[in-house]
Amino acid sequence: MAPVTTELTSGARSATPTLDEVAVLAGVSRATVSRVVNESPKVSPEAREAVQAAIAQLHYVPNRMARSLVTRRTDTVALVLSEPNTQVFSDPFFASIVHGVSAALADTELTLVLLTARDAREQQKIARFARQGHVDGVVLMSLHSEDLLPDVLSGAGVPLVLCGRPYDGRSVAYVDADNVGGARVATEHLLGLGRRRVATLTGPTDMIAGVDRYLGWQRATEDAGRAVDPSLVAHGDFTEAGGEAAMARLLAQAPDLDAVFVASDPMAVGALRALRAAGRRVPEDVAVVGFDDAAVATTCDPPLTTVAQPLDLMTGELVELLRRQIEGVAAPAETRTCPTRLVRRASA
Amino acid sequence: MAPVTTELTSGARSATPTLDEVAVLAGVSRATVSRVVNESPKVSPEAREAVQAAIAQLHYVPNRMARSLVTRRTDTVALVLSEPNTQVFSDPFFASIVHGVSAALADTELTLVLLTARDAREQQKIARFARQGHVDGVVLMSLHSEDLLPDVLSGAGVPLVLCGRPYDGRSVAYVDADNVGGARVATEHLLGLGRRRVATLTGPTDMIAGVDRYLGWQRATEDAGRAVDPSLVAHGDFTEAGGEAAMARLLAQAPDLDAVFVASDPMAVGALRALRAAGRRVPEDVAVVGFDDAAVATTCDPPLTTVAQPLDLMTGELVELLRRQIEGVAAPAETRTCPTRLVRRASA
DNA sequence: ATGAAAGCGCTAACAT
DNA sequence: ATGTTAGCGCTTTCAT
Repeated sequence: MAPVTTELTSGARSATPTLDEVAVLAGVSRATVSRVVNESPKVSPEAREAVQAAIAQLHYVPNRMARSLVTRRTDTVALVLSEPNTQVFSDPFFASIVHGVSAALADTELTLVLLTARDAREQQKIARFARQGHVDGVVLMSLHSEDLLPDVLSGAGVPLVLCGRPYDGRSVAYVDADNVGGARVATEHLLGLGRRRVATLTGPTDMIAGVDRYLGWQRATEDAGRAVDPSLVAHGDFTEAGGEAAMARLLAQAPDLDAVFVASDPMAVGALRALRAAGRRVPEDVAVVGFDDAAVATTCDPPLTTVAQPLDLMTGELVELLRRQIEGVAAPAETRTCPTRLVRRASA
Repeated sequence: MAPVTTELTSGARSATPTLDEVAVLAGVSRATVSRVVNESPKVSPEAREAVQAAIAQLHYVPNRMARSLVTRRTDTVALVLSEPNTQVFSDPFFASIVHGVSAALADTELTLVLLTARDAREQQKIARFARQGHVDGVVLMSLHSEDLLPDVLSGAGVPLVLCGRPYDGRSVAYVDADNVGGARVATEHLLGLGRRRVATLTGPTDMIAGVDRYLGWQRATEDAGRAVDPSLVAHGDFTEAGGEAAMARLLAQAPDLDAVFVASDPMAVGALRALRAAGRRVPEDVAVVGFDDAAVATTCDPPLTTVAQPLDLMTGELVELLRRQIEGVAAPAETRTCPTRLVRRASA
């Protein structure tokens, strides 16, 4: 409202100077100013200097809307978190991803914006936001299977990379940790320790990470010639409290278990507590391996043996794939599955 | 790259249809389509219907860059977190603010984007982003005193509201909890319990919330005619571990303390641990009141008496003040100090 | 109620 | 190396 009418007579400055004003002050044409701003080499030193002086004097800042309108780029990418649960925000894994993506983007001309979609309405808003050309691309953390955003976005032709393999087998670019492999290695490690009854404490079945980690345990178990005993499995929700409860159930189901692969480290911390409450020693009676989502491995007692995810690698790949898509040089639906590794600590 | 050349002959559709294409299909002028899109009442029902059909058929989505270029609005506001410490992201207080602001914006046409500035470079990037007109306004959480972003942004004329009172007395719109008042009430409560030696465990001195909460304790102490004994004060860093350590120091300094006001609830949880370790009973030996930043009051033992902040009110005011500034109808540097209240639980 | 026309500030051929 | 010109897709007077 209240438009500030500024007379552009000689010497007068508008609040938001334009290319033309810079051009006039520098005594060159708009095109030359544009070239200077965009660091074109085809500008004489004198012209460049005059323009830069004028820019400084006028506090000129290019209008990105105008630029985007013609270049078709915004130099902005979005990291969208599609998750109804509010407190995911304080999830350290999420925080790490944000940090990593943000760091990977720091040296580039790209700006990262964070968008959250807690319900269908916010998802629509974000879809519009992206489709209307506000961002060049999207990194999507969509954790649950029923999410529509991946479809909407990829359907609208918005460059898109998922963080985490999509639940269904849809054709879309994604980066994920090798959850199956990690769970398998963890289980094999436990078996290699000579443990006879290796249980698992899994994550929610509507999250692909939970499913994959269960799958890894299952395969390792089968490959070792052991039966996949349902009483060796209990479901948690990736939280510490959930892990504690699930561990208690597991002990009730299979009192003779002597090892457990826990599909996330907050759950493992809870499991440790339940084990202690039940009078089991770790690792003497029960060996424990967790999956490092929240980096709490060293803060618990005993320190947790975990499967580590290469977060830097993952966020780097995320950005890499997205940039390729934005440039238009990506193969369709490129994917990366990043290797995990076992970090041994006192618990196993 | 690889521009998709689409022939716009009859029946052909471009990937991203424009107003004109809709107009042609609907048999009206661009202006009419624009009116329909912007819900102008001055359109005949027939025209409106024809246009809507064409929009649906073409999957038309307005180009916001083009629109912004003329309207000077983006319908986007940023919540920027200016904080070098990465893990602030997993701070529940921050998460609550994000959630509240986002909720307050959900019923509006405004979209919220989250920006983080960990160092001077990222701050510059954000300043550019805002100045170039990517957002209509900014809510800034700038926690430390040496931050330059408030100056840069307000200096550039970007509508700005701070979450948290600025450290210096600069003239800028802000919303804050009544930290001084809350700390005072907490301390008075402790004194009212008949406690003789009411200590405080403060936050960092470069955060205004820390300073204010100390001030509240100090004033309540003075008003009660007690001396402000330095041995009754220890500095923490708002974290649980910091609180535990500081509480231990406090007990060493003033073994006779019988109450403590802790300037943040994660610190209070740590303090509880230190007290237990020292063999003090809560609240029999030492009464404890915390300040609710992270909503952990009920998860500790005993449940924490806390000063509660009205988060919904605060985030609502934040959005309200920002909108007013964007509309241009705000008084300069409006501020809101939101009332806090004491919530009694078993610890005091 | 509708259309024609004039930009918003910028980039990108195309001239020179 | 520099200027001229023609838009990018949209909103918004101003006529009609």
